[in-house]
Amino acid sequence: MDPSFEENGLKKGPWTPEEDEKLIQHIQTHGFGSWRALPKLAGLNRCGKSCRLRWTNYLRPDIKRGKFSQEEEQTILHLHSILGNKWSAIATHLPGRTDNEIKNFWNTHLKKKLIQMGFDPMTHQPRTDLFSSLPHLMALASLKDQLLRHQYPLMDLQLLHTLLALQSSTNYNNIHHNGNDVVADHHVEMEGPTLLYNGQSPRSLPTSSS
DNA sequence: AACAGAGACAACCGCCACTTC
DNA sequence: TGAAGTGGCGGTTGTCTCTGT
Repeated sequence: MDPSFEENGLKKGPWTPEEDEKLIQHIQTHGFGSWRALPKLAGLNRCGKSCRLRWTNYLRPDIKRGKFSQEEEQTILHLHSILGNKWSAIATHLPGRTDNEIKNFWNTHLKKKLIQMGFDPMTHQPRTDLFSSLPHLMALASLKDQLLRHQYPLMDLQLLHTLLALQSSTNYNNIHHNGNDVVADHHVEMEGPTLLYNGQSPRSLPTSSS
């Protein structure tokens, strides 16, 4: 049994250019009717749901394709902090972008970025669990410790700048060794998402457009 | 050159809300 | 009033491409 066909004989999986052309032609000629009835009328061996999804997420003429701009990224972050995973609601504020596209962009880029910066991607608040940041903190503490012990008398200013930027991008503003322990004091002044939304790009982390 | 793993994104699935009868 | 049909939404999976070994 070909896995690209359902038990009822309808095709599933990636669309071919020929199928796309049939769908576009049908909609341009007849407009929208019942999605359920459309496949038969258009000569497509697909279910109506599959046709609707293909049109709304890919074939619609007003869809904007390509990378998300910095402005779009900021808009998504802002709206997500207010609306949560309401992708269709977020999409209404981004002309030409589909909810599916925004959802994918969030899951593959923005969520990871927030986590890397020490923010909880669901609440947009700084993460308070030390263990989630521990590897990052260990590395920072080790680097800072070595610098403070003057192992680099001709300290590279660029390196120092990077260290400070890294430290300030975490939730902890004072990372140091205390005997064998790593101590990280929480940065209590950092308020929620303002770091992200005040128009400044995150320090020390590359943006998606770079 | 071949393979494995990771990343990106298109597509599917299941559920829910709304409409119609 | 409730059952059936339909469309829309969000979560998840599948597939393709890229990159490193």
